[in-house]
Amino acid sequence: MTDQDENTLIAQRRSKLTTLREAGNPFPNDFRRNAVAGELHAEYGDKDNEALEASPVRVKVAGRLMAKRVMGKAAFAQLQDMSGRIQLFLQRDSLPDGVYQAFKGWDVGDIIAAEGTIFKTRTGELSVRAETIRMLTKSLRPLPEKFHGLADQETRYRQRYVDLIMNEASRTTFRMRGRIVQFIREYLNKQDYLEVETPMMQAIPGGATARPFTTFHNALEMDLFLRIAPELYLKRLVVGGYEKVYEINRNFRNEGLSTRHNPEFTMLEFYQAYADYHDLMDLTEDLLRSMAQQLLGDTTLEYQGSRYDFGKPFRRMSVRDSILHFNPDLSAADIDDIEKARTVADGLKIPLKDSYGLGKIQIEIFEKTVEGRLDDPTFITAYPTEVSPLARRNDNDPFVTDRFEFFVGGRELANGFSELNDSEDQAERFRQQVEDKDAGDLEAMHFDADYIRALEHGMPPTAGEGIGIDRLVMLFTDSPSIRDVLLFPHMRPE
RNA sequence: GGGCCGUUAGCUCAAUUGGCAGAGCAGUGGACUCUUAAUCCAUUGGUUGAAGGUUCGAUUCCUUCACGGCCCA
Repeated sequence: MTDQDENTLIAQRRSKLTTLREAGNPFPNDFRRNAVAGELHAEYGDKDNEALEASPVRVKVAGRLMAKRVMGKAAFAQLQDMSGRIQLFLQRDSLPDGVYQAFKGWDVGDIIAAEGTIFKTRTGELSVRAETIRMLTKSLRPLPEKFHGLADQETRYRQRYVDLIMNEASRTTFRMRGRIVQFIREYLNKQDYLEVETPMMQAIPGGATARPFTTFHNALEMDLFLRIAPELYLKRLVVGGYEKVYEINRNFRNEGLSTRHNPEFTMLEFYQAYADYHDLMDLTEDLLRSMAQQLLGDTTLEYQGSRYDFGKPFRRMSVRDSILHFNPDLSAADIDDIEKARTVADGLKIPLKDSYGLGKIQIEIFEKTVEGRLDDPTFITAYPTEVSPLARRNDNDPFVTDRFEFFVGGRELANGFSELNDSEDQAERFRQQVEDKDAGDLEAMHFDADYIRALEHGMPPTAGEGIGIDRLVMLFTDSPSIRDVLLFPHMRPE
């Protein structure tokens, strides 16, 4: 912060602070409140003034001064705390000498405390008739204009504290984010899942195809990678005997920013032994349905003008079928043969590499022509083995895996599969990934020998899944950008 | 990375063909003992994102850059 954003408004407040300093410590921390606005409204909002005056209730409240309406010898003020707002009614002659005069010099934005009794004004607004008020923290910077609030997107992201002070919608979004995460924890804990934490700094970044951030450990003199996924560690825990585990934490991927991508994002990953991908689709469906019901009070939710129904069974369709469904001009023969599939991809102006096999080409066609059109909640299944190096092959068709991704509103929200627990197949898949990496694929996986060693001890048949928390929160809060659901989204320096 | 749009007072926004940079809120001073964006009177406040160019004169036109938004890859 430079001196350049100092201005006369700040200077005036600084000078007020100086005056406060001369009168004593202007940052006291000896006030203890015994009520918050939301509880007062909940408890006394229904009562009329006669009832309130008949048995006076004394309260101590504190918060940010958000509005000040002075009318001669009486004034109203709005106090905002974590639970909402409560009005204060101040009368010069009901306050200690000089206090009212001091109050008139306080600014919107100051943190103040008040003690008094609850009553209702003539217009019926629940208020505190203040008998004492105190300044707890002087605010030096003016808040945005009271009516329009803070509208500038950039400032809302860069100075989230101002956004949170000014915008109730923003406060609601992040409260909902907390409730969603809490709901997931309760849901999984109830089913005997164990919450665990696995390394965020990894010697071998694994569990996804993505470019990692690198860092350096001085004492060990070695490169480390911020994890792109916790997957391989969580499955080591399944080998170890924790048959139901989950982790909710940050992943880091060194790629571009968009309304759907932030370099660090939050992922739920969970693994369950003696289950397959069908079980997880069922679980996902139930989880989202009950989450919507409990947190939104409805199994239908609105996102950016469209309605999505989580109440009815989610559609399930294979990658191959979905391509044919959304491309009626294509026949099975067009996408089952690599040369023909290449021709189709060329026609769609999809850039292909020579190394791409049929599975990769199919996925490119899928992403280009299908993904964005999967509006209603849909599970897409049977992903090609070529693009699913950690997933179990389908027993009847080894070209594909027992894997699904979940889409709603054209966006991928989850990815799950029956886990590959054949260590020899896994080793072979890693070798293929290393070949791709050597051929220049920056996102291809490393060979993780310790993970193979773990599998060689035997991992029970298992299914696992990842759910993108940020995108889920976007959906549940009708937020158009991932930045709206990240308290401090990544921004270029000012 | 490409295209389009934006950046003006602390905030929200105006500014005619290129001709004195404005309003509301906030602030400051005053009036006012039930307000709700309180009201009324008066009033302060600007490196128009940055640098350069064209011009007698640039918020306005041109170039480059920075940051952001939306769309595309």
